[in-house]
Amino acid sequence: MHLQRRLAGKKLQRLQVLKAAKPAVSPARLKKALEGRKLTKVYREGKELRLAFDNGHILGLHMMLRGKLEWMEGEKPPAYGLLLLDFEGGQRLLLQDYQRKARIELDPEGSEVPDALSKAANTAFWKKLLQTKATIKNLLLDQQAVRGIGSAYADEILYQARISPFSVSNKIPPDKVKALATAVKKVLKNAIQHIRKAAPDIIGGELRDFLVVHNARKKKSPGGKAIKVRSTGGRKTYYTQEQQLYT
DNA sequence: TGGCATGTTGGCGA
DNA sequence: CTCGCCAACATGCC
Repeated sequence: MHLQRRLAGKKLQRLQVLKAAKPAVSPARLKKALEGRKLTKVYREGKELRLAFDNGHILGLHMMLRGKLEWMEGEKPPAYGLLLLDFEGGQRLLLQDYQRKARIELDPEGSEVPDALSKAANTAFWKKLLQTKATIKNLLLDQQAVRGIGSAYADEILYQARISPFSVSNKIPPDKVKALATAVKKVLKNAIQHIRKAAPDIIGGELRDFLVVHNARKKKSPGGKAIKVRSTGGRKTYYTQEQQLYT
């Protein structure tokens, strides 16, 4: 990861909680725990970005819907700046979010819920997880069930596995559950690979042009079928008739 | 122009 | 109890 390459081994010289932040942790506690410490590792946990420091403390950042990281330029932080981290070498990492919803945590609790790309999320795990009446897309989005999958990737995964997003989880046959388990890894790994190649320096913002069904501009799936859209739970679901509905 | 967007939470109703 | 749906957040993008 790019942040890891740029920042690992560097000392955090200054931490500023900015005006727009609604901190769950007091700025004083954050400063005390992290200022002057060396950043050892940057990694992802579910939908959180984690920065680990050499004294064992971990800074957890959740971007929510619109949070964004960028390299700070100029002197004055923007109106929606939440957190500014000054590293040795002059690199200034800025977290901003106009919705002010991005979360800043100190030493986030470990979770028993497996990340979608973890070893624990194997076919047996998915078979057990799908023993519920919840519709499959809602289940994929449930961070208490499995971590790291959002609306767009849920649509991509279900297309890849040829399962309708409106299928009842416990009606999906075993061979299809296996296909789902495979699709989860494939879609997420492909996305990481694609983004790495297309935008190796990206630290914020998003890249979605490669999504094959969850894309308002696309009319047809790779199989040439019309992409249908349905609003559900305040969000849009993109799917095609190539996906089998189990009810 | 305006519809739409990698998310979470809590409350309500079926 | 389980599940689905809704609003709130209020800017940037094509």
